[in-house]
Amino acid sequence: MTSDPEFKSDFLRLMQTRGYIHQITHPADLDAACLAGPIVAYIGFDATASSLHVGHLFSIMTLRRLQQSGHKPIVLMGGGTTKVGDPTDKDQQRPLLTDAQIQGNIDSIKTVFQRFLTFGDGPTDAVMVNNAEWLESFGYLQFLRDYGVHFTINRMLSFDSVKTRLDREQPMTFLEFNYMLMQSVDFLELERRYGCVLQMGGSDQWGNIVNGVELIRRVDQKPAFGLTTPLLSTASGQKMGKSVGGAVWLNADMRSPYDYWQFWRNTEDADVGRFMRLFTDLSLDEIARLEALEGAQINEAKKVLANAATSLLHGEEAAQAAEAAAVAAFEQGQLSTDLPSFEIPRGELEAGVVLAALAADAGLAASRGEARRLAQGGGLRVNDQAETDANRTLDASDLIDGVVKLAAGKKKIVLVRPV
RNA sequence: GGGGGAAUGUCCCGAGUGGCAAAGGGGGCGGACUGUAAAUCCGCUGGCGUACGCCUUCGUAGGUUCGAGUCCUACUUCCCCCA
Repeated sequence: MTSDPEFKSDFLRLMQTRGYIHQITHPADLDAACLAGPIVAYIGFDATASSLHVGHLFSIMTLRRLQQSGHKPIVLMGGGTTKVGDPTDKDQQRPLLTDAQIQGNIDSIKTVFQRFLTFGDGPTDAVMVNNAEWLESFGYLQFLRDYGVHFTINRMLSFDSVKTRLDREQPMTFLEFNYMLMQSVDFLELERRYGCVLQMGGSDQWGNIVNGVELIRRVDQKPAFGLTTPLLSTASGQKMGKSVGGAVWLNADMRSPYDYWQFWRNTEDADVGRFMRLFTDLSLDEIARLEALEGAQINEAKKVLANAATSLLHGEEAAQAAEAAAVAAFEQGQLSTDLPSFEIPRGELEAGVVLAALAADAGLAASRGEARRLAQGGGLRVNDQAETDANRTLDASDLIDGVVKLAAGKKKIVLVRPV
């Protein structure tokens, strides 16, 4: 929408050249504000799961770019709003989470941000805030009188998040209908507490963000801006975030650095350059050189991408270990101790384990039945030998160098280790 | 307030004469081909069991029937028409 190429501020220039911008509410004014000095901007994250996934990485990187250009990022954890549930992009009401679940999720999510942002008390240091701080203390009447007056139902009904739900003939509760009010109040609250002037988010958040911008301009007569990032999908049109092995979680205990590295390594050719611009700090010159590679050579670029992206999240050491494991497994056909492993009591293995059960337990299949089907289709391998009979039992005689190598397909590999 | 329609495999869309674990897509997973890519082709896609099999599924709750996604009743939500 905004393709204004004449940005003068470092921040918007950086955002534009690396492909982060979809829409901006008042581009020229925002540009001027960024030029005038450090601004404060925020993105909200809901605490519906115990880890963020690759889809959120887009937003996290946006905050990183903000800080890199000398501005102050706020990470807003939706401790309060999660209790309501964002109806955007959902055709059904989400199950309501308990306080304890929400707090647990927040604690777990927190750790990831520290890898991408520098937190502290300095003028451009990042801060993390929980909107439960203010949302929980509102009385119903007070909330309605202070903020309800500034929203018309007519307007609210016209927003996509509401419209799609109605179009799909799905119920939308009053609770969810209030979500956009709460998000607007968040922005206002951050403006008052931290002088925050910009809210960013995915393009699906446009409606919610615009509401907040208007609320601030109306109530406090202060400038406020919104910026959205494009919807992230792969070049072949698929929604990004899922891959071999399910959702790409950012927390290491839910998705190993090895798997994370693999996720980036498996990027489609056409996406390599774009992803490097978005998800790594590689220089634009370097990226231009790498994405120009053709044919099989582009695999080198994919490795650079995987290393850079994994380094950001899990550290350089983990990235190198993942690469080494991958090179050993794929290019040399060797085992590496860095491959994901699954531990099994030694006695159990010596007594004999049914392959289907082991494959399911080790996470290669969702159930024994699935493991059987996988085997029948020729996708299950034991020590690199395709095994069509998932009912056979494995025992100590299957150990090679102390482990059994199980693989589902070419990319999901687990070393079964007796302990 | 009255009348008519709709809800299906817990990822999505969507067929379904009373015998159905339920057509067909999409998506996902696996195989072949390749470069750990894309495109294409093939297979699989509720759980448990080695297996004849057992269990759980068609908005919710009851009922009729040897047997119900399919018929009846009530309820929930949505759409359309009349007031």
